[in-house]
Amino acid sequence: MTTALRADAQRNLVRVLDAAREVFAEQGIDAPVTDIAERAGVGVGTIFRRFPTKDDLLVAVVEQRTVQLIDAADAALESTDPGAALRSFMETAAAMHISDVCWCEAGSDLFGRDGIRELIDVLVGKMGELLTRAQTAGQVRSDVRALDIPVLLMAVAKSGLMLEEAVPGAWKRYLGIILDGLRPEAARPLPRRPLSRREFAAARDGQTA
Amino acid sequence: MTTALRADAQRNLVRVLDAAREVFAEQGIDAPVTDIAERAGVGVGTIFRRFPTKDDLLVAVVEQRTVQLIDAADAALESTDPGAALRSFMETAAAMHISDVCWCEAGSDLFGRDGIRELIDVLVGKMGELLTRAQTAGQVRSDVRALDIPVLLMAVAKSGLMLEEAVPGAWKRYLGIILDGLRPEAARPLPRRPLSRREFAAARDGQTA
DNA sequence: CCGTAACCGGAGTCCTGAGTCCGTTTCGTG
DNA sequence: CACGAAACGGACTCAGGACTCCGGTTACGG
Repeated sequence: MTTALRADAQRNLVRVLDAAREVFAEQGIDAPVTDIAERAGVGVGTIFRRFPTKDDLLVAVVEQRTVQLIDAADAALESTDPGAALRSFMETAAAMHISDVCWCEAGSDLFGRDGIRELIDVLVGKMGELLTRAQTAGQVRSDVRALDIPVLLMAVAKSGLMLEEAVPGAWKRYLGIILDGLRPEAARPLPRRPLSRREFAAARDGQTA
Repeated sequence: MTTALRADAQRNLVRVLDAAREVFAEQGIDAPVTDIAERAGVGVGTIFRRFPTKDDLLVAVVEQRTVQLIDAADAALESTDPGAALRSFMETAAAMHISDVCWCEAGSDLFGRDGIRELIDVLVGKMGELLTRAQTAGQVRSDVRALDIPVLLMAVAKSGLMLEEAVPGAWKRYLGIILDGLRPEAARPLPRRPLSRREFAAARDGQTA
């Protein structure tokens, strides 16, 4: 069992991943594998040899994107202004969401996968840190929780995507409204208790409880 | 050219529409037509005779749902408390969105269709009336516009749907945050000018400008 | 009660897209 | 350079789902 890939195989692997990232980002999860093969300048056989299933390819791509989001959170954690840090992270993250149709279409089938599940948890942890700091600085209402952040980002992204082609950047307006909804002085208590860790995990993994 | 349907045909038409509404609401736009035929207790031929295309069936179903939303808006317009009217309409409308996967998956391919486009305009008009009243009463910030309401509802619905199976009703929490974002005293001006009528129409109809 | 036109059901067709297979080509080592 | 192993490509197979077609059935006017 050799672990080193032949030079051409290595080259093609990179090409395939790049092409998959682009095509899935543009066309979404239902993009046909042949499109990816074509963009990579490769036969479909080459793709399926490395990724036995289209789904495996999707997992690889989504993993990459999750890591990018984690990096963005880390970058925001460098900031010394906690309120601005959270806001700028959410803007960056939303932009990343919007530029990746596939990410916005992903559900428990992907987010619950073995390699990804753990990355999501790391990401949510960083979001929680950003949030807590902003709350401690009195910049954000205290009744929101870390688990609310990914949901709100998805809300901006999924609705923003409907407009994006016709009105690029429109999502920033709606992120603005949501950020205003996170201000410290709440008009009235939120109508539902926060998501528990268990509930979030169930949604992420596609279970019913 | 007879306009009156035979009795059994009429009966089946109703069954088909009911089944389609249910199946599309549960499974979304990609539900196979055979599922609808089965639920209606009818052969697929019977469906395609009345609706030459699955798409035609979808249009009929989405039209119905749009009318229901218009009715909900009308009901809210009866209220004497403008702020509560807008809030309760948004809650009702969001619940209707959430209970209909197909509606949440619909895009310009459906919303831009001839019969539906006009209904959407009527609906947005009513939303505008609810909003204006709430703004006049000083209950809602003045820089939001009628066209923002459907977008925000879609934001709640699309993100809420991700959670709905595992955590029913979670969407209410996020609607709450958004409603707080609509309070009169804005923290900072919204980062993007409102959607123009032209921009909204382009997004609704799937054009690029 | 009969005749016929409208209607019904679902097996069959066609198409799209995932995943396989194998003859051909390329890499890299002796 | 030669040769075996690894990798390649894309025609092929297979499954699922939209839509068709026609032999059988049902409604309803006379």
